Parts: sequence; structure tokens; C-alpha cells
Amino acid sequence: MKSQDIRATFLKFFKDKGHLIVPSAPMVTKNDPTLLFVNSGMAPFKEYFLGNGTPKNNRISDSQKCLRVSGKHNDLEEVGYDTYHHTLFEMLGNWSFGDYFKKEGIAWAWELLTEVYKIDKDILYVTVFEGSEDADNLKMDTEAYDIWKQFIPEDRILKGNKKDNFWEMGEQGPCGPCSEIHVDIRSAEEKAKVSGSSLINEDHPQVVEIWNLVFMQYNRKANGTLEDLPNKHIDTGMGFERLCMVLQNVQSNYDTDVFKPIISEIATITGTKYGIDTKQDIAIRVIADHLRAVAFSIADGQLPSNTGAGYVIRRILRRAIRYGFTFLDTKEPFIYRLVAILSTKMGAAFPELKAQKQLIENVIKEEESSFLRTLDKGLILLDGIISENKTKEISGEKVFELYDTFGFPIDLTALILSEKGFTLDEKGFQEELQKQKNRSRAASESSTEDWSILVNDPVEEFIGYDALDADVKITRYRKVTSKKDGEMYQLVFNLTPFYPEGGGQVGDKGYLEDIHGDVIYILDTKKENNVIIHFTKTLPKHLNENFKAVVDKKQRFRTECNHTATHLLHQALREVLGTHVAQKGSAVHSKYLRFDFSHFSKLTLEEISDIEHFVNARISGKIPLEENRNITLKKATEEGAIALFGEKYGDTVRAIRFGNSIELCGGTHVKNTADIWHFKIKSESAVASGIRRIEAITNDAVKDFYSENNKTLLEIKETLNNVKEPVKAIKKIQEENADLQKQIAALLKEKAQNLTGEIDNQLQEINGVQFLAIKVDLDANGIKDLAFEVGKKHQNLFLLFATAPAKDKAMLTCYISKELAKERGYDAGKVVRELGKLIHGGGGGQNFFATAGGKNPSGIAKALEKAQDYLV
RNA sequence: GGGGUAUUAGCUCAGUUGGCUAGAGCGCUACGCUGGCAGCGUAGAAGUCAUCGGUUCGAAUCCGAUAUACUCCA
Repeated sequence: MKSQDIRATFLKFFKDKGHLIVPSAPMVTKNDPTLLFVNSGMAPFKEYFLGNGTPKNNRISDSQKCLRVSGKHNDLEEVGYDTYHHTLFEMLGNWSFGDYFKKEGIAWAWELLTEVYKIDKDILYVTVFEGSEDADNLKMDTEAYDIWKQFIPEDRILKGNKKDNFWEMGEQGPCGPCSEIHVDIRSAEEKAKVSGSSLINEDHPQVVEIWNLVFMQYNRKANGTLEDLPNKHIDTGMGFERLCMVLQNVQSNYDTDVFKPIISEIATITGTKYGIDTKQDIAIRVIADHLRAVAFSIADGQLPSNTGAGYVIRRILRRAIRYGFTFLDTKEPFIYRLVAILSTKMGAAFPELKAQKQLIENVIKEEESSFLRTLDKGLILLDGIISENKTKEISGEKVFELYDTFGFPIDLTALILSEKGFTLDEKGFQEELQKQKNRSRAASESSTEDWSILVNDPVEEFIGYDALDADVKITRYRKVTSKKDGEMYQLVFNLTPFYPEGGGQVGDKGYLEDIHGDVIYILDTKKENNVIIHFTKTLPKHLNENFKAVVDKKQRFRTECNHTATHLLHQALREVLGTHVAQKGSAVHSKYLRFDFSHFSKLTLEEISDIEHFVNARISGKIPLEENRNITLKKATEEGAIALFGEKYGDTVRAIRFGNSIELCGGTHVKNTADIWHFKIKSESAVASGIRRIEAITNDAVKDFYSENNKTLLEIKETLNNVKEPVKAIKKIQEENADLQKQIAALLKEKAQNLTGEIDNQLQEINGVQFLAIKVDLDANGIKDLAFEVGKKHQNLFLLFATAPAKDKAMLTCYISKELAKERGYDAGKVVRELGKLIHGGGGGQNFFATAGGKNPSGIAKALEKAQDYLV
């Protein structure tokens, strides 16, 4: 059975059981601060389990793309070594939200595996939760055990501990016991030698878990205790790649048709063969796996970067490059060339791969080149370290510096060192790494308390599209403590006019006022698992009373100007540059807006000005806002709205229209484009290969910008005695200035030559040395020039110059011919240090040239007098 | 979010306890030599040493802040 059919069969099976089939949610999470990526099939449905929303159907099924880079088995550094763990994988899942529970969950899983997929019953094992004797004191899941008994002999029902058979979403939240289904695909001979049941959960590559059925029945509170959930849920997840391995009768996920085409392409490009050399095989698996993770992520709009989710993607890609570099001898970018085969093979199930093939290739290629440069640089640094090192062991500190500051991977360092007969202090390195981790952890430490419920009102209504203030009640609140912000409170209302950060638009600020006139400021508004949360520094005194919630109108209005301008900018870009332009991110603040988009080259000044004109034409066109809060996604796209990759949309969406600009958008906008007043692009730059960024301002910010510019211009004009053409005048001044500088240089040279002559005449020979100590009227540079000018003519000079540039400033300069200083052991530095005391100062320099400064010009005479003492 | 490193000529970079009159290679300009492929020689132009502030007689160098880039950790 082909992988595509395996996926389709799964979905059809659950569709027939009354499930709604939904497409995979984007892999990058936007609505959950505790998670960077979707790491399991249930993550996109978290808000339903938390009771913050109602699903469209109480039975849902899908195939979800997931990314895991850490966890029980999925340490990034281990992927590729075995044949059944991945960074990116598909999770087939079926869910019951308060509907069916263990009985159907188990029966259907069994039916699908054994009757539809026709997996031999004898190679299946299941596990159930055995209970725990710790603080939770949970009983064994006999309910699940009794159901399984009907399908499978009891000797293949194993009891598992809390680690394996009790599933938790995080430190808090819904959780419950689970039942895993394992498969043993070893040969009959091996089975005869070692029993399958003894290999369950023992990391055997052919005895693996394929499906986990989670029975959510508890809620874990912040204090660690469990309470029963009012509604019980089913959450299951089956590893798609492993299922393919079983159904295609192969021994490794990498031998399925999911990976095979990619692997053979890698072999072709690198001129290697899969299945011959263990190390090369690992490298090939690493690259095949990581390619998928990186390509899917870029398609979902998450580009490699140096923070957050983007950094995870960069790390994954760099790991692939490293393995290619070390084991497949690839010194040029090549991973980008694999995107073509990936998009051909998976483009049908995941159209975003096909649509964005070009961008994915560009971004990967650019990352590859830049990392290869990093490696080159690191190799040079490492050479330097080796040649300077006195022993055969390189310290952990140095290796860590190479890794931490310059990004040179530790495994490459170790390899190169061992090739050259050096070792490295592994322990020291690990210590440095641990220190770094502790620093980061300490800085981001925070604790979150349980919600205190004041009013039971689970649905918080957003009224901010129509109102900027409202009478509200606080329904619940909690305290959050972090190192950075200290103690903060998060408040939830029964309804709110506050717009939460989202769609690039910043959250509203404002205040809460109670009937006694007490005011609490709302510093930010965010959305978390579908709940709008208001951040305050203090807790209101009278929590149970009514409050007036008021949004900061000025900030909101400025933000709306920028948001609407963003839409017009998007339209302008597609109009001026072409329809290949796609939004890759935007930030809408009150003070400015930022818009990232795909485009292959730097914008010309004409293009920028065309874009500005386009937007400003629509502003002066006074186009009214047409808002449709409840239009089907299908109808909206038919009308010309563009859905973004990596965004999660419901069946009905909100469409925002200004003339021909139509966007699916949850943000707030001005009522008429005329409100924006004016649009001005402030900068255009690159953020990655194939991605450009525009920063722009509107309304008040533009007024400030022009008035600031105008002020500067007026000042310039005034300085130039109000000339009519300041540019011309400045150019003229510049020319004159250059001319004058040349003249001054010539004059100074002449002056120095004259002085040189004078000094020549005044030199006295003392003890075989041409000596002079004299006060001159030059600045520090002039004296320097003079000294070296005279120095060119004589071989045995000892000069001391003094000058008093100001009433309370004095300076001494000592010049001694190099050879003389060397032969006789004279030290100009010592001379000025000692004589410097006479002018109440100090100084130093080299043995042949030194300067000193001080505050007492009246000491100069004495210093000049004492100079010849050094010659004796 | 927290660290580290870097920012010097158009480009790539050197500049070792604060004082070598801020340098090299490539590129550029001029002149000369030269029968091609990165030919050679001589001369020259080009720097607010990222920005702002501090310490010091003196800062490219030390300290602080800001900006940008790279990098590691979360």
C-alpha cells in the first residue's frame, strides 16, 4: 500500500465513524506561549481540551505535521542514528471532545489496524497504565484492560508505569492514562530467541510503538494535584511513517516510499550509496529527515533565524549540512537541490510545498552558503588555536568559545583535533555549556499560578471592533511572576473592547476604572489558547465590582492607520512588482509598520516611489472600509482575498476590503483610508534570500518626520545665511574646504620645513648627541610631524619639545633616534614620565617617541632645563 | 528572553599589558614597460577606526549605553 493510500484510508475510516476531517494545522504555533511548534496531533485542539472554545464537531480526525527536537527519545542530536525517530513526522489522529470514550476508542483502533490495514494480530502488543503509588496515588486503568481483553490475549497486554502510560500536556492542564499499541516486525527466528513482550519500550528498531490512545479524564492544577474533568476526551496519535513501515513490510521508516526517493536523490547528488557504510547511512538519514523539517517549516512561513522557532529550524538545517560536510564530503550547497523531489512526492498532500518551492530552495541555499562560510572561518580560528597551544590538549574554554561565539560545531572540532593528534577537554567544554544553560534558564524563569475564578463565564466576547470602552466584570485572574517583569496579573473579562496581539497587530493598552474612581492600567493584551488576557501590574482592589474598561484611543487609532496601510502596501507590491509577492510576516505597531514579503531583488528608487504613490493615491481616494465578519473562506477567496500559508483559518472568516484590496484579517482598521493622511516608506532591506522588508510610517509619524526634516533644513539654511539653494551652497563649501585643506597641508609642510631648518641650527652636540630642548608653538600633531621630520635628517637626535596649548594645559614630547635609544638605553617614555611631574601630569610612549600632558605650564622651563641631564 | 563576539580604506582583513606619525592584499586612478591567459613596475587617491558618553596627559585599543551583524542557550 502506498503511503498516500495509507493516509487516505485512515481518514476515510474515521470519517465513516462520524468524524469531521480537517486539514493539518500550520506547524508553527502562534497562539500558545508554551510551545514553539506543534509537537503532537492534539496541540492544535488544546483550547478545546482547556474548555476555551467549542469544536465544530465533537469527533475530529486529521493527519497533523508535527515537529519534535527534544523529548523522551527525540533529542535532535540522536535523529538519524536509529531508523524510527524523526524531527518532522505526520501524526494520524482521532479525537472525541466529551463524546465517545475508551470503549469506542479502543475498538476502532483495533478494527482499523487488524481489519482494514490487515495487520497480523499476532505481532501486536498493547500497554495499559498500571497505577502509581506516588503523590497522585492513581489506580490501575482496569477499564482499558477489560476492554482490551476482548480483542487480544492477556499475555500481550502489558502494564506500563507513569512514565510510559500516563500522558500530560505540560505541567498543568488536562491529562490521563494512555494505552499504547506496539508492533513487533522482527523475523520469526529472532522472535523465537527473544520474546516480543520483553522488548516493548526498550528502543528496539523493530519493536516500536505505533499508536497512542490517551484517555483524558483529569486536570492537573498548579499546586500539582489532580481533579476529575467534567468531560472526558479521547486523544490519539499514530506515527504515520512507522505505520508505513509496517504496512510496506520494510524494517526501517527510511525504506518506505516516504523517504526512499529522497534518499536515492541524496545518493545521486553526493555520489554515494545508501546501505554500504554505517556513518554515511546515518548522514543520509539525517539529511533526508532534516530536509523535510526545514522545507515544511519554511512553507509554513517560519524561516531560519537566530531566535525562537527560527533558531530551531536553523539548527536542524545546520546539522544536516554538518553531516554532509563530514561524512559525504559536500563542500558546496546541495540540500536545496533536494527540494524538487520532496515537493514532487509530497506536494499533493501538502500543496504549500509545491506553491513555495522556489522560496524554500532560495532560503535553504542561502543558509547553506552562510554556514559553509562559518565553517571556513572556524577552521582558520581552530588552526590558530592549535598553533598557539603549548600542550596536546585544547582547553574546554577555548573549544567552547569557538562553538558559542563563532558557531563552529563541537563534533567537527573534535574530529579535526584528533586528525592532528590533539585532544580536547570534553569535561571543561560541558561545564561551560552548562553554565550558559543555567544563565539562560535563570533569566527566563517564571511561575504561573492557577486561575482564580470569580464568575463562571467561560466565553469572553470581543467587542473591540465596534467599541473602545465597555462596562465589564472580571471573570478570572492569576498572578504570573517572571524575572524580567516581576509580578504581573492577568485578567479575563466577561467581554472586552481590548484587541489582543495577533495578525501582526500589537495588543491594546488602556485602563480599568472602578466606581470609586480607582484606575488600573492595562499594559498589554494577548490571546492565549483562545482567551483574551489583559496584563496589569497590580490587582484591582474591588475585584467583584463592575469596571469601565477603556482602550487607549490614540494608540489604537495610530495602529489602525498602520494596519490599513499595510493592506494597501500589500496590494501596491503585487501591483507594482508582480503577483509573486506574498506576505511573509508583518508587524503593526502604533509608531510604524513592518512588512516582509517574497521578492527576488532589491527595490529600485522608482519602484519604492511608485509603491508610495500607489498607496497615497488610495488614501486620497477616501475609500471606505467594507467589513464582512462572517463570510465563508470559499466565498472570500473567490472575491479575491488571499489566504496566507502558515495561518489557521476557520470555515468562516472576516474579510476586510478597501476598494480592490481584500484580505482575511482579524485586526482593526480605520473607517476610511483618508484617516491615514499620508504613507511614507522609511526603509527597504533584505531579511533573507528572496525575502525583502519594508518599514513605513503613516499619519502623525509622517507629520513628525516631515516637520523634523523641515526643521533641519531650516537650520541648514539659516546657518548658510538663508541662501536659496542650500544644496548648491554646501557643494561649493565642500569644494572650497577640500581646496583649503590642501593649501593648509602645503603651508604646514612649509612651516615645518622652516622650523626644521631653525631647529637644525639650534642643535647642540652634547656627549656625541645632537640635543635640543625647546618650547614651540604647535599643536600635538604639528610637534609629532616636526619631530619625525627632523628625525629623518639626523641619526643621533635627542629632542624635547614643550608646548602650552591652553592656560592650564602643558605638553611635552620627547624624540630620540631609534638607534641611539637602543645603543645607549635611552627611554623617551621614562624622560616624559619623570619630566611630566614638573607640569603636574604624566605620560609615556615607546623608547624613541613619547608624549606627556599636564596642567601646569609654568613647569615647562624647568623641564626643558632638566632634559640634558639624561645625556650624562 | 539571556549570554558571547564583531564593527578599521570600495572589498577581505592586520593592528599583542593604552603611546609603533593607522597598515597589508585585492580593487581604483595616473604614468611607464609589456605580444594575449588575473602580465610587470612606479607613483597616487581613498579612513569622523559604527554612534554617543566616560576614564586618562593621551583611546582604534579600557569602561558604559545605543545600533547593526554573527553566534550559542532558553
